[in-house]
Amino acid sequence: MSWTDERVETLKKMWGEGQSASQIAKELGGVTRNAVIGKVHRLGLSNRAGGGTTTAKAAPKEKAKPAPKKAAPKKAPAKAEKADDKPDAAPAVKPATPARKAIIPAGQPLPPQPSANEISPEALAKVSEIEKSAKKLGLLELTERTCKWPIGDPATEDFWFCGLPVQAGKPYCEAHVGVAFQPMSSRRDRKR
DNA sequence: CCCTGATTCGC
DNA sequence: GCGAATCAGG
Repeated sequence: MSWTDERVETLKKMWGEGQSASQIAKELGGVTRNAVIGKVHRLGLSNRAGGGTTTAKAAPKEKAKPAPKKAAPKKAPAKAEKADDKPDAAPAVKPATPARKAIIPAGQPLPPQPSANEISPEALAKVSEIEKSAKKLGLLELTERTCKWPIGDPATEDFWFCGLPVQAGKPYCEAHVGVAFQPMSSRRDRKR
């Protein structure tokens, strides 16, 4: 498969929408997420335009490619070259006068814009949603990477654990993390 | 283990 | 230009 105009367009679109590389790859078909990421970089739209949202890591600092343990036949860089030495820093802070290029054509379907949150009803809805497809794992079935969100009444037989795959080191799946970690709320109106 | 994107480098 | 292999992290 080659990167036809259409495919590139789809890539741009999806990437712009915040889709993950793997999802894009899956959508396009015939390419791996690596290919997608590689293309993204080549296209120069590595960061999700806007203001550096999402994963803003990958600090362009010196890439420490430390001692290849094994003779590393593949990698033979040893490029100790860096004539131009700038104090680094390169603070890409507030774009005072950016307006470089405004994305978002016209009818963009609302980019995911997380902001204040107080148990979004969506989160709850999401939970109900996923609970239907929960694996209903028993306590013994739980592993490090299964959602440990309890469902049902522990005092009855109708009790099980979500069991869906968790994503990062979290104890719950994406959906449950949403409702589990509530920033702050209940504190409020404890009026008396 | 699952996933994410980032980078490198042979092709 | 391409993307697998690798890296780095949640």
